[in-house]
Amino acid sequence: MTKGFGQGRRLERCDCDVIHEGVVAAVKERMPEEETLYDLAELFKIFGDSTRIKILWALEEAEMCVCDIAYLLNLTQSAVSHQLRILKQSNLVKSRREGKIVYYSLSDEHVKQIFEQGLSHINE
Amino acid sequence: MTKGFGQGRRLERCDCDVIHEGVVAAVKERMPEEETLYDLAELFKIFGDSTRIKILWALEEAEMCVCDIAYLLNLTQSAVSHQLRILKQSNLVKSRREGKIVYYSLSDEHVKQIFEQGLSHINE
DNA sequence: CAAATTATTGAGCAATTGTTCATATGTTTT
DNA sequence: AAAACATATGAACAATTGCTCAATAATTTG
Repeated sequence: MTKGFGQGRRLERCDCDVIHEGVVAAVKERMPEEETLYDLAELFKIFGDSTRIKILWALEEAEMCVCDIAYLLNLTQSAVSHQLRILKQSNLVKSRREGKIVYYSLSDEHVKQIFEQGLSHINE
Repeated sequence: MTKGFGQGRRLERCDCDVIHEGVVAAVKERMPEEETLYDLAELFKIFGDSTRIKILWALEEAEMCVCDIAYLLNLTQSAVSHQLRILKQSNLVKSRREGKIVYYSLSDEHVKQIFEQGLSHINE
């Protein structure tokens, strides 16, 4: 009952026999939409860079301008600006201008909780 | 009080004046260790790929063998195996062998919560 | 208006990454 | 022992990524 079912249902990509049809079918049923999982991966991709993590963590403490962040993290202002653009596009950060200076701050309260959960894993 | 302090404290990487010394100093005080943030980024890097997200999500539903996963997600067995190795190295997944077959399952209960938080952000 | 300051943007480059293909390993079956 | 099966692994390749450098934009100051 685990292998050799003769309906030609096998996909080309899977170069082995399906072992547990029932389990696979049940899991498939409960999987979220492809797009949802893709979006989730895209979000974590943003968190998957230590520069961006640092920026987000810093902005959790206080609103800062680009130059503050660059100084704090020992990065060029250009590098910070590039990363802030990415963070802004992901709605993780928002900005307001005051004269020459642009202040950035967090725009999402989930970030801290996600970080805490991540730390929980790291600390076993 | 915001600029022009004359102590030569500026780092070379930061190609502009520090604007808000007090804020930067306070934030610096409260920042976690460099290594902690690096590890956190490394963890999220793992989540930052839709194949791995799918595998983890699937394993949240049921223990499965490599071939099951490959079939479920329409991937080659090799691709799945490579990703499982990465997930195992990060202690996100564990395996047990039963004859020819290797069964994989989640080894961390934080994963689901991290995913839920991520989805909360996506759904604003 | 010109100079200075803060921030943004685009091109280019080295480094990293995910997949494929071929091969190897471990186990069971004949 | 040989064949078959499930999985693992290494090399190679295209694609992506994060930074630097140079140039540009936006604003204030002299």
